[in-house]
Parts: sequence; C-alpha cells; structure tokens
Amino acid sequence: MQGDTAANGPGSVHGPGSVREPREDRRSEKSRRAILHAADDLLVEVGYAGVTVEGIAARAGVGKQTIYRWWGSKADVLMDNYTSDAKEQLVPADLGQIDLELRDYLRRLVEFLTADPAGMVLTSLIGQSQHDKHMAAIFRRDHLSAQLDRERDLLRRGISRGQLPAGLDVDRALAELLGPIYYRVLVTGEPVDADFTDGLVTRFLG
Amino acid sequence: MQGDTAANGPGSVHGPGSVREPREDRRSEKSRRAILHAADDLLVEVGYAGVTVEGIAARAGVGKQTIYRWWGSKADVLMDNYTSDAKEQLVPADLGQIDLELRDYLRRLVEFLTADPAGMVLTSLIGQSQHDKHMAAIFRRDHLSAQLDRERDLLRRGISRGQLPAGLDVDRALAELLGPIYYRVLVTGEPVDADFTDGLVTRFLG
Amino acid sequence: MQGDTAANGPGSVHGPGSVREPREDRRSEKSRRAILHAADDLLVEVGYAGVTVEGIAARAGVGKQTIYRWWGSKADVLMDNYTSDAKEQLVPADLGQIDLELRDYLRRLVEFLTADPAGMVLTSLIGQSQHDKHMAAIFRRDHLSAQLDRERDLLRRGISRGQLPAGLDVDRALAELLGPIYYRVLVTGEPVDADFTDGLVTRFLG
Amino acid sequence: MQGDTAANGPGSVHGPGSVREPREDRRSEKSRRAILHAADDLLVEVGYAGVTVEGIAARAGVGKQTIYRWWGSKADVLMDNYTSDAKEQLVPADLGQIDLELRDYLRRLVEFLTADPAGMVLTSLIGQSQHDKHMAAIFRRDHLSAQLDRERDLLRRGISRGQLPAGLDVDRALAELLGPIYYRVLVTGEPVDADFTDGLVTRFLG
DNA sequence: CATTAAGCGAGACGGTACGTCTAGTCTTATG
DNA sequence: CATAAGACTAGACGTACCGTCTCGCTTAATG
Repeated sequence: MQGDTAANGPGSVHGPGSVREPREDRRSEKSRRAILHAADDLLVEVGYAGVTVEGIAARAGVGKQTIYRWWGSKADVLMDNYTSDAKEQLVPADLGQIDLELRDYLRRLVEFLTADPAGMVLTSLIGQSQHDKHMAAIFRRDHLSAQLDRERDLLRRGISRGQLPAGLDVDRALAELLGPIYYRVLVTGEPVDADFTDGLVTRFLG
Repeated sequence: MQGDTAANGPGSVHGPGSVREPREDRRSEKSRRAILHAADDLLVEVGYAGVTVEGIAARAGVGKQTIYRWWGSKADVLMDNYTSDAKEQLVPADLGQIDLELRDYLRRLVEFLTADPAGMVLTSLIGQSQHDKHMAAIFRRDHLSAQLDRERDLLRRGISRGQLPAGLDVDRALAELLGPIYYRVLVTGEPVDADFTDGLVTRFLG
Repeated sequence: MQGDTAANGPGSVHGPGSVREPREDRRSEKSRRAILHAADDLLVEVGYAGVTVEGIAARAGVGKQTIYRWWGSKADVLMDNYTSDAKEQLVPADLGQIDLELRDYLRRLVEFLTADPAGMVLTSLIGQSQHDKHMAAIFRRDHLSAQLDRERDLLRRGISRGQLPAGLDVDRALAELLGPIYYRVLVTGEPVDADFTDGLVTRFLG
Repeated sequence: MQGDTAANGPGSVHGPGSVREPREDRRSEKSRRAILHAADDLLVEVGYAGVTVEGIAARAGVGKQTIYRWWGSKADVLMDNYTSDAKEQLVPADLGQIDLELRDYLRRLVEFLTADPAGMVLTSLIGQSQHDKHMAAIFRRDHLSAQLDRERDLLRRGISRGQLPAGLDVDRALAELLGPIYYRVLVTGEPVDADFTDGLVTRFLG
C-alpha cells in the first residue's frame, strides 16, 4: 500500500488489494488543480447539468482518464472542489456569546448558500444526492459530517459556557436552526434575509 | 395539472401562433396514462437518474414523440405524475384542534417523504430543481404553491379558531415547522421519527 | 423479417429474431451515400490506418450511431464502398479470343490494384483480413466470391469455345494466372508491367 | 537482426547526434527475450489486432518505455521475433535435384504459412504492410529481401547444375512459383495441399 | 570504493478513438 | 392529424491504448 488510509483522496472507496489503486505519490498536483479550477469555472458558467467530464478535461487541458483515475464522477470532482471552500468559509466563529455566534453563523451560511459560487456547488451536490445513493453517501462522509461537527462544536461551546441548557439535544437544535434556512433555499426558493435568521436565533434562545 | 389548452402544458415556451400547438382534444388518454404509469414504475425500479424518456416510451409502448409532444422532459412527466398523488395524501386534516392537526400532518409528511414512492418523486424533483432553474420554476408553480396554500390554510384555520396568535407570520411558521423535516430528509438523511415531529409542534405551540 | 436474405446489406450476420434489426426500408439513402463517399475520400487522404469511424461520421455530417447501425466497422464501410467499384471495373470483357481476354483482364487488374483508389481499398481489405477472421469471412462472402465467379466464367467461356482444354482445373488456373500478380502487389511490392502479365498468359496458354 | 549500433535498429529515424541514442551494450538481454516471447504468445492467443504494446509490456513484466526504446511499434517487435524463426524454417534445402528441392521448399512454405505460429506472424506482417508504407519498407528491407535471396539462390543452383535454362528470369520464376501459394493463403483462404504445390513445380519445369 | 550514468519496472500523463447510450428532432405508415 | 415506430444528428459516456514523461531502483564501468 502507498500512503496511509486516512490520507486517501475523496472517492477512494476500495479496500486494500482492490483491482488497481493509482499511486497517490505520483499524482500531478498541476493537473489536480487545473481540474478543480476548470470544474468550478464550468459550474458557474453552464450550471451543474451542463458540466461534463469531457468539458472539464478539455478546459483543464487534461486527459479524461486523469479525471477518472482520481475521481469517480463529475459530482466527485465538484465535491472535492467544494470541501475546501466550505472549510474556509463556514467555520463558526468563537465570539464568546452564543447569540452573537449563532446570528453570525446563520447569516454567513445564507450568504454562502445563495451568493457564493461554492454555495451553488453545495446545493447542486445536495440535489444530486437525491437521485444518487452512492453520491449521497460520499457527500455525507466527506463533507457533511465535518461540517456538522463544526456546528455541534458551536452549540457545545454555548453549553459549556452555560449559555445553553446542559441537556440540550444538539442535533435536534441544529435541525431547528438550519432546517428552515435549507428549506427556503432548497425547496421554496424564497430569499432569506437577516431578519429571518435573527428571528430563528431569537426564538431558539427565547 | 397538465394544463388546460389556454395555459398550455409546462415547458411550452411558444407564444400563440408559434410553430405548432398540439390539439388537446385529439390527445390519447390511453397513451397519457400508460406514460405516467411507466414513469412511476421506472422511478421506483431504477431511480431518478436511471429513468429516461426512451425507457418510459419503450415501457409504455408509446412513441418518444408522444412524450415530447405533451411534456418537456422526464422531470415534467414525473411531476405530472406526482401532483395527483400529493393532492390525495398531503391534505392537512381538519380536526378542530391545531395541535392534533399539526402533529398529524407532520407525521404524514414524513411518512410520505421517506416511505411513499411518490415521496421519492418529490425529493427527486426538489433535487432536480437545484440544477435546473426552469424545472424549479415549473415545480414551484405547478406543485409547491398549491401545497403551500393547503399548509397556510391549516395555520389560518388555527388562527381563526383562536388557537394561534392573530399576528402569526404564517410563512415563517411553516419554514420553522417543515424546514427541520426537509433538512433531515434532504440534507443529512437521518431518519425522522414521531418524537421529532411532535417535538417540533410542541416547541412551536409552547 | 424485412427483405429476403440475399438482399441484406453487408455485415448483416444476425439470424432472424436477433436482438434488434434496423429496418432497411426506413434507411436514409442520403446518409448512406454521404458515409460511403466520406470513407472513400478519407482513405485516399489519410490511408487505411488513419480512417476512423469518428472521422467518417464527422466528414459525412452524420451521427456515429448511423454508421454502427448499418455497418459493423470501418472495414465494413470500405468494403461496401469497394464492392460496387469493383463490379464496374473488374468485369472480364468478352472479346471472342481467350488470349486477348486474359491479356486485357490481367492488365486491367494490375491497373486497378496499383493505380485506382478503389484498388487501394482492395489491398487494404485483404491486409485487414490477415488479422481479422470475421472481416475475412465477410470479405470473401461479399466481394471475393462474386469476383471469382466472374473470373471463372471467363475461363469457362474459353473452354466452351474450344480455346482451352475441356478438363482444365479452373480454380488452379486462376491461382496460377492471378497469384503472381497479387504476390508482387501484396508481398514484394514490385511494380508489375504489361510484359509481366502478358508473359503469364503466354506461358499459361503455351 | 536487431541491428549493430552503426546501422541502428529498425524504425530509428534519428540522425547521428540526434536527441538520444540508447546504448546497445547496456541492453538487458532478459527483457529483450521476455518481450519477444510475450509478443509471440499474445499473437497466438489474441491475434494480431489484439496485440498491444501495453499487453506485451504487462505480460513480459517490462516497462512500456523499454519496448519503445528498442523497437518502434508492435509490428516491429513481431517482425524481430519472426525473422529468426523464418531463418530456421524457410531455408531451401540443397538436395542436388531442382525438382525435389522445389517440391520440398514449396511444401514447407505452405506448412509454415498455414500451420506454424510464426507463419501467422508473417501473414500478419504482410497484412499490416498494406496499410502502412513505413512498415512495408522495413518488412521488405529486414525480412523479405533475405528470404528472396535464399530463394533466388535455390533457382540459381538449378541453373548452374544445368537443370534450369541459363536465361531464366529468376524473379519472374519465383513469382510464378510462389505467387499462387500466397494468393490462396492471403486472398482466397483456400487450403493448399501437396498436390497443388507439386503441380506448380511440374508445370514450371515442364 | 564511491560515483555516476545508463537501462529498467512502473505507471501517470495528454490524447484519440472506441462502441454505447440518450437527447430531442424528423420521417413514414396506420387508424 | 395524433400516433407507434424508429432513424436521424449530436454529443457525453467510461474504457482502451497510444507514445511520452517522470519516478526510484538496480547495475555496470569509470574515476
């Protein structure tokens, strides 16, 4: 085996001794970057349905095989792309006050989902997950769980500070805080303003 | 609804006197039904991504042109299919008590989304809406708005009975009640039990 | 079944009730011609190895599927193309005198093989037959047998006129007359002049 | 021969001082043999069209670069392979009598072409020569000319013994003796028996 | 003996073409 | 004139090889 299991790239589902593993250490960083950038650009320009592996390859100046060697599908590429963006932009801030932190985080989440190109990737990936169980599993494993962890930490910080009740059901609380936002973005398509998110926090803390 | 002649079917972009309009009165009811059934069956058997116009036509014993004549895409067919199912199953009951009504409705909504084949259509359509603005618009116009109206009526009934505050922001309330459910179904994929939905109602009314 | 077996196009190897037969009567004559012309042009321009199904399709303004629907491979297309050319150019003339007829035919055969673009197709097909049993069988069934029949008729005419011995082994005679020509064209690549072919006839009749 | 350093291997197009010449003296004999064997085995197992450089490399446990370093193509490898086989098996015997020698040689040639794996290489190479001028030139230079020399010697021996006429056109005679055999093997695919080859000799000497 | 310069196995790379699949349009014959 | 059937152009799919290009690793032959 080359490389420890933990460090394997997204989409590496194969166990050891699988048919044929590409060797991570030989991987071309230049191509990797070109592919991720091309995918991102295309998503913005032509939309999720218009993104094709062929198009990514052409735009990146890369062989299709190189994409298939390291990712399993266009969704896989876009997800990889996205994960780093999300890590940077969706980290809940530590402001000492849970109400400020929540207000801030929800506002930034809305901003990300509705105005940031990377947010478009996220909603596309969630959309794709509705028709593709495999994609859904990878999405949850590689992106969502990390994000949820960051969000749980936020609430736990509030608990440890005594700003939230000790017995709080964290996951339920997240569903009640984030659910209405995702609902408007994904289902009704209504715009979401700060008033709405602030209201969620107020009712949650009240 | 597949639409009266004046309003034209979803996806028909032509103005009046445009290239050529099919005449609704000549339409074959037999083919229409065969197509909708075939689409439904296929969705359950092979999943949204596996459904193709070609597959529907073959299974229904129908020419592809007949599908394209009356619908704009596979999503259009599935949506048509779905709309009637939803009407039957997602009508909020009038039980006299808002708390009972909400508890009942949310439970049935969860049941529909997670266990009913028609619910699979719904989540698929929402998923598709994430990559297809046109689809999204049609989905909201032809399905979602009707459903939202039924849901708003539920809350308004509660207000008129004096069981809910007169100044209630109905749309915000719906987002807070339904959002957490859609969030779990669409985003995290966690199972949703009656405890969860009842809790939403309790906190909402409390 | 559509069409009697004899009239079936080249490459139709399937028995009745095979997976799916295209319907010959719906075939687009325009596309058929465009494909055959494009293939012929390409062969001359880029040589056999450079001809691709993709290239033919592009040049002909045709979908690849249309080529695969009616032919099995590029060799199949080129063969189809060729068969008609050969029919026109390689018919042994009836001149009343076997020596004149043979001299004439061998000269024209050489001319065809070495100077006519269609002759290039022929040698390419024979070449391809060396690595492809399936191709070889089709080539022999669809082209070679017809040509051999025409050549046998030539000799039989000579026999019936009393210009050749009654007990002549026709197939062996053809091998001795044509073999040296094909040998030079296919194996040694030496040029073949009228002196050479006339000599073959002289020795054969002597 | 894979060539002395001065003459360079087949397919080497570089002038002296060109990009970079591999050093023959460093060459791995083990790899060379593994490659030739693998190529031979593959030819028998999957046929000419199925042989690939990649397949040879994998089967031989060798890097592709090693093949490209010393040969120019799969045809090049197979030809190299073949040349030695032919040398052993297709040497005309010196039996003192031209009729016996010819009968013997033609029989062995037929046996080689139709039953020996190396004969399959030969016909494949001739086939390949029909679509590849470069290949054809190399084939003629590296294999055919040597073989033709051996064959011419056979006839010249007959002339010097007085068993063949002094003014015999040797090349024409070879075309008449060998042509019908190659014709049947390459073109018509008919089986060739001893009766046929003996008949050629009889008519040639008669 | 260390150095160094090759050949080597391995395999990732940019490409091209493969043969298949589906989209959405167009054509023909039938009722 | 809608329909079933299905051929059509178009173009993406995922795979197979091409021939080139690093990588570390032997393995000689030289300093």
